[in-house]
This record gives sequence, C-alpha cells and structure tokens, in this order.
Amino acid sequence: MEEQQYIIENQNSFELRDIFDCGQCFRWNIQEDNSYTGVFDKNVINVNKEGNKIIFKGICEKDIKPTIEFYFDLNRDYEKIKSELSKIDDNMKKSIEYGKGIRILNQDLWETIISFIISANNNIPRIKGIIERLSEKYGEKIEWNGKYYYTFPTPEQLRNVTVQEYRSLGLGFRDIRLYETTKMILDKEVDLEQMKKNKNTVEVREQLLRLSGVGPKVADCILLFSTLKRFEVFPIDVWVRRVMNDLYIKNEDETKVSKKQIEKIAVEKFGNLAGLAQQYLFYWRREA
DNA sequence: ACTCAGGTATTAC
DNA sequence: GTAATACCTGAG
Repeated sequence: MEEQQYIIENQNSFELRDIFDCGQCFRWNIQEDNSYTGVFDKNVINVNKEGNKIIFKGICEKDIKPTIEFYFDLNRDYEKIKSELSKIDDNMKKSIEYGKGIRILNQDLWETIISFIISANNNIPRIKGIIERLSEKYGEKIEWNGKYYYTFPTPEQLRNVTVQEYRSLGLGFRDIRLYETTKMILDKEVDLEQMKKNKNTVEVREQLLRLSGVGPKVADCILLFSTLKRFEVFPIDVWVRRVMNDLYIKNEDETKVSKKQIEKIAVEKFGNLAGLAQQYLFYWRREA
C-alpha cells in the first residue's frame, strides 16, 4: 500500500509524550528522532511534531485524514475541558499543566478489552511485550519503510489458540482469561457490536464485567480508552488510589481507602468529566 | 532469594 | 456485601 501523509498546524492540546505515555495505550513506541510509531486497526502511523506542525505519515487502510481525526479525537475541545477542570482546585490545575497535551484515543474496543485484561497485576514493559508477541504471532503483517509491523489479532484470528499457546507467549495466569473472553465474544455471549450502540453506560459496564478477567478497574479503562468513550467513569488503580488519598482523603495507609470513598469524591468533584480528571491525576502522580 | 507491577476470581467470614 | 489470598513472569 502507498504511504499517506497528513499535516495539521496549530493544534492545541497535543503532546506526543502526554498522549502515548499517559497509560492509555501500549502499542506506540518512541523513535530515535522522538517521533512515535504505532499500529492501530490496519494502520501503521508515525507521528512527529515540528514547530507548530504535527506530521502523520504511514500506511493507512482508508483516507488518512478522517482516520487520524477520529483516532486522535481531534474534534473534541480539550481546551474547554481543561479550563473547566482547572477551576475545581489547585491540584487539578497542576495536574493539567503537567499533562496539558493529553488526548484520549479512540482505540478499537476488542483490542482495548484484551490489552487491559493483560494489564492486570502486570507491569508496562511486560504488557507491551506480550501484546507485541500476540500481534506478531496471530495478527496481519504490514510492511512499511522496510520494516514489518503486525495488526492486533482479531477474535477470529485467535479462535483456535489454546490456553497453552497463550502461556507460552508469557501471558501467565491471564492465559485462561484471554481464552474464555475470546470465546465469549466469538459466541456473541457478549455482543460487542450491540455494546457499541448502547448508550446506557451502566448496562455496557455490566456486559463488560461478564467477560473473564474483566473486573471494575479494567471495565472502566475499556469504557474510557476505547471507542466507547465514556468520560464519566473513574478507573481506580494503585496510582489513582495513591493520588486521591494524598490530595483529598489523607489516610495514613492508602491501601485501606475504600473504592466507594474514592468514587464518591470523584463524582462530587469531577462529575461527568471524572475520567479525564483521573487521567491527568494518574499521569501527574506517576510521572511527575 | 525476594519483592513488586494498571487486579481479578475464588473462598471464607 | 466485604476481607483475605493465590496468581505467571521477569526485572531490579
């Protein structure tokens, strides 16, 4: 396929590091020139910032412009969101200053489900490694610039993979979760297409929680980071627990702070932008 | 050798 | 309902 290119100028709220290292995605890697290259859907894209320009280039299945605009959520007014959240308190203001270039990507639902199942009780380098090996082994090969890239495998491409094969890729105890969830989705025991159409977040969440290996935290990550795009959810992991305790609860032992307590504060303070607030706080607490 | 990392499922009060 | 516990793996 032919390489395509798309350039935008003077785009606000767009920093490569903030977008790719804020914890929402696993398949974007920094290059020697500080650009990032990643695979999503059937696309291999490299993004670089030069002055006031952002340059996207690579192999794109469809027209690159709408593909990029959708995936990078370019039609949403992050400046407005940030200014609203900044009014809440100084903590939010600081965290937003730190992560001012964050954008929440529109990632494929299926890929997001599997990726965050793999993320459970795991560390980032290992999560990334597992996902790469999965893609290399079962995904579709795409050549670009003399290098090979691999799409994330579809449910169909994982249909006949055994638990043992997952284990050999380093999935660990998540092998059975992947196996069961893939089966449930292939059998439409949980119907992803139906889920995409459903506007009721509570119902969608219930559906996600039925999947093997999907608990409350993973479900919320899927709701926030996939094309489901629910900004009102508030995924609570160790970092969010830490930062919420530091800032608002101040219990001497953060591990003793209940989820309910955190959720209550999140809803009160951040309302229907809780997911975004969570992302700024998470990134700030973990990286700053 | 031992701890820890983007939690979940299971079991037991 | 809510609390304790095991769980692959590999890096530090």
